[in-house]
Amino acid sequence: MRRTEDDVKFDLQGPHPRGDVLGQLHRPGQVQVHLPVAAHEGSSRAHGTSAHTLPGRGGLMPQARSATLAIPGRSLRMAVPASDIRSQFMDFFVEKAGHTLVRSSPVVPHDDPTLLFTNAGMNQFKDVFLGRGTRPYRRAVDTQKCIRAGGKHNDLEDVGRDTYHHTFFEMLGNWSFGDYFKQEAIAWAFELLTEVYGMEPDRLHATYFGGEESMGLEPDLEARELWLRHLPEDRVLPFGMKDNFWEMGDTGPCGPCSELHYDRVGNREARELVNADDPEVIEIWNLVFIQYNRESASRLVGLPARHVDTGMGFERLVSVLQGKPSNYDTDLWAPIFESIRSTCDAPAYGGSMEARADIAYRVIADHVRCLTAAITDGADPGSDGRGYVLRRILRRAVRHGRQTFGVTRPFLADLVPAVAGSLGDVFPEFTERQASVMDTIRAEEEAFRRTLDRGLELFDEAADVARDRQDGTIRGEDAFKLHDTFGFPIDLTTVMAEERELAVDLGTYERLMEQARDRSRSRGDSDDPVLTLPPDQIAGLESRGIAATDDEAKFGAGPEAATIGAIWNGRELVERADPGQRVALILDRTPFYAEQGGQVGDRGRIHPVTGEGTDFEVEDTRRIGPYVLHVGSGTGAPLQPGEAVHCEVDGERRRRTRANHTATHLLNLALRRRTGPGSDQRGSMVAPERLRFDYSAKGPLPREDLERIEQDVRKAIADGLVVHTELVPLEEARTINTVRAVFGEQYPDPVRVVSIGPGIPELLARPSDDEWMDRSVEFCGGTHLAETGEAEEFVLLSEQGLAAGIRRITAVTGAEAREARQRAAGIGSRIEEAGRLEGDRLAEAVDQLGRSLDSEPIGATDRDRLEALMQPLRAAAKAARKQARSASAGAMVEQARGIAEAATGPAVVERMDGADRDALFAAMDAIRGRNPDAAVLLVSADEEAGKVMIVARVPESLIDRGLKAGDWVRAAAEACGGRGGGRPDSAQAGGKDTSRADDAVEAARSLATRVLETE
RNA sequence: GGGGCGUUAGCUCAAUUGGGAGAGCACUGCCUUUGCAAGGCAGGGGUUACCGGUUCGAGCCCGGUACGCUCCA
Repeated sequence: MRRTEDDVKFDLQGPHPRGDVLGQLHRPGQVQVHLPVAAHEGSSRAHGTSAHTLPGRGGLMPQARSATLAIPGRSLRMAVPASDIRSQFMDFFVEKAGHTLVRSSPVVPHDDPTLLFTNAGMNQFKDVFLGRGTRPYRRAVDTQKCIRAGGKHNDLEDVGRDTYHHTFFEMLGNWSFGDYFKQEAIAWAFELLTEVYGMEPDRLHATYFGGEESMGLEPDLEARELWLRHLPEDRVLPFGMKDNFWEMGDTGPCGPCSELHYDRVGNREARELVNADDPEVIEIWNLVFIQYNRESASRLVGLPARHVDTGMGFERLVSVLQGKPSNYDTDLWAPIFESIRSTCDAPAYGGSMEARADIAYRVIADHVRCLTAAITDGADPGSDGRGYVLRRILRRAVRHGRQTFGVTRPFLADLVPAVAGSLGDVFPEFTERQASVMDTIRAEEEAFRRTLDRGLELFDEAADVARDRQDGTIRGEDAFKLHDTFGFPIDLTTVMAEERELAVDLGTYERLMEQARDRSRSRGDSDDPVLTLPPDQIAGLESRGIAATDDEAKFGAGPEAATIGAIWNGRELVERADPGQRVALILDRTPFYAEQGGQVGDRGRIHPVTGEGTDFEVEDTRRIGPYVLHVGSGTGAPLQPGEAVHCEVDGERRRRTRANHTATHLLNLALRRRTGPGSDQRGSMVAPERLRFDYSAKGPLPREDLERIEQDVRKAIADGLVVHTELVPLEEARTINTVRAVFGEQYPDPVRVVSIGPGIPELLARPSDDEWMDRSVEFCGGTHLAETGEAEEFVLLSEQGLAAGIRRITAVTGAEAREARQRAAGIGSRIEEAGRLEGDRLAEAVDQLGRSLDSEPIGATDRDRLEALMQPLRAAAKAARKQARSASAGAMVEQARGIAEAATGPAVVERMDGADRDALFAAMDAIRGRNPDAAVLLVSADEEAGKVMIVARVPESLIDRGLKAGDWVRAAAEACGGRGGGRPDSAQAGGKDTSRADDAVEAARSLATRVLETE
């Protein structure tokens, strides 16, 4: 429906009746407005209060409401608040086209290790497009939180310099999973933009895929025809692979896409500017039509189930609809800018692309949004991976605040409430976790300040060096060290140098950076290739009709018959596995548990049902996509695909793993009892020999808590509670009030519920009963004991910090736990015995006990207790050692006095056995005190150690006469099989032959005599 | 995953080519001083992160481990 006849332009004077006009005037005193009457009429039927609206939003279609306020017969395009634009999108697809409103997935993709951050709307539906997962709906609409920083899509460097790059943004999308296709997608897109949002159709351009002969791809004429129903021929334009063909990867689902571009200027011929990087003609919506599966570089196959995947950048859409030249000029940013202004005491935002202050505004606002989103969803700034990306983002923001606005105290955290305020109604988690997000950001700002301070010292030194040199240039080596060791970005170094009117040797810096990159690249060894399966191989297996591995039998773990489907050697799929060759077997079904949810993969044996002598030893089991890889090697005859085999899981290993997994659940519950809801599980590792449990916490657990937690778990084991497992529909399972799902984790539906104690029907009958709060109920796909008593014993080995805010507990069960307690008891009685010793023997025993306590695995609470017992012993040992030393030194000094009395001549050389080095020096000082002008050399033989120690000092006057201490001790040492040296005034040496200690004395005397008499 | 740097007294940090582990602050005692961030003298406090190696001798050199910082992917 065209509606141009309704458009009227008029001057608007004075405040607008709604009072919340956000629009920017195109010309002073004039606002360009038009009213989509048709949209109003169309939507007034379709919209009403809806259960599908986003949390916190009630009414719908405020634009339609505002339209009724407009003067009849005139159109009015006013600045609609961003939140209305968002909900109009949702409502349109929910009401008009029966879509299900889906929540944004977390911005940290916990279930996709290949992805640093969620960077597109399709991420959460990837499994559907790959054919591995399903959803209970076929049409979906959402706004997805996205971060593009640090990964393949990296917009970090562009933020602030232009009007439209963001590290964090929202992507609006509507989705069809094997349901509607191009016709509906295109019609709705056009209708929404022009009739609901009221864009002028004259400003819209559509692109479609123009085909690619070399790839055997036809032009997407279907899309072209559909667009021609809405737009004239000169604004429906073909483009090539780069712009209009979408692929997920080298293989997999793909298809042509069709984009809508908007001309911000209007009333002109703009087709030449489409896809030409013109800031006035911009892509606003991308509609992807997934209709092929790419099996190889040259082979495309049509998909039976065709999907639609669309994405519209929300911030950009808002800028268009609010008539703003920049995304940052919209009401999405205004509250954040205001918060920056007041927090940093900054001048008002001016919107300039060049002014440093305005760039800083944009960078800080963007980055604090990104940090808030990422930290809310469970990421933390750190030193690798996505944590490192966040750290860099935070530092950039802090730096802009410091350099541009002169803010030296932590300030970023104080901006978080503004972000939560502007987005908290769409993403309630922003508000819920605001306090802890602020804590995290503030702590990281503090840490950065410390790093800066350390780096500043080095910078000052480097600047001094630069000034001393003629050219006033900071050396590239210094700039590199600042960057590499202190994390000073090069642009910071440059700015600081400029402030001091110095330059930086960037050439050398770049060269060193390149060398550093090479160094860290060259050593990179890849993962074990047999343990993983590249996506193209998965596609290859699927196209060959190899069925997904059925691993239902894994919970039974009994022996199973199966058939080999394929054999993977790390490079290619092969037709036989020779003895000794390390390969992965893919079976049609398996009792082996593949590594998942922190529980390690099974080991065991696989052998042919018929043939004897072939024994395939499984060393690890992994799940890659739909397949389970049994990695290992065989002896005897080769194995081939199609062969019938017998699978035997290593039962003892599995039994110990089950005990540790059940204990992990008990530990989780005990921890929550002790620390309250503040400690979220952040990961776990369950192996046969031990278990690890990571959780978020402010600080270390006090010893009493640790003891209490250990006791709780032991009690649960002693109680012999039954462990129940059952598949339950996800929605129903979530209602059980004790369930603590791992933060940000996506769960399958139905989900497997593991309950220790109460039966699952009992839980579901009264899901909100408070009694369950004190029971362990978790969503878990792992293997468990039938009854907690089988774990036998439980010992907490350690509790330690892993990263800021994250702590790790390690523990053991069964035999390992019993052994740990026995070891602790053993050390305990040794400590008791040591308490009765004295002197050297006490010191010796304390040393040994200290080493035992450090190295032997014993329980954390036992360790604490034993350390406390050790404390007085350590003190006693130290005192004994010290007393022995000073007694020895005292005796030596006594003896030395006698020597000093008897000394004649300029050089004193004596033997004093039984002295350690300190005593020897004390003796020497005693002699020198009486004879200040004499040179002294002392020899001490230690029969026990088989060593001779020689020390000497020579006064200035005798050095002048040619007696150098270094030469002197060397002569003495060589006489008893050793070497030595030192300064002319002071030297030490040692010999190895104690029986020749007297020879050393002789040698020293004769050298002294010779040197001093030849004068 | 790989590289660089670091770890010394309770705290902040020194320690020339490998040659007797230090300073300031804090602590204890005494003296001086009527008071507040005062002064003087004396003293206590160290497994130089841990394990191993080289050496006559290691805080320092080499290898490994732990922890922290940092860069690259």
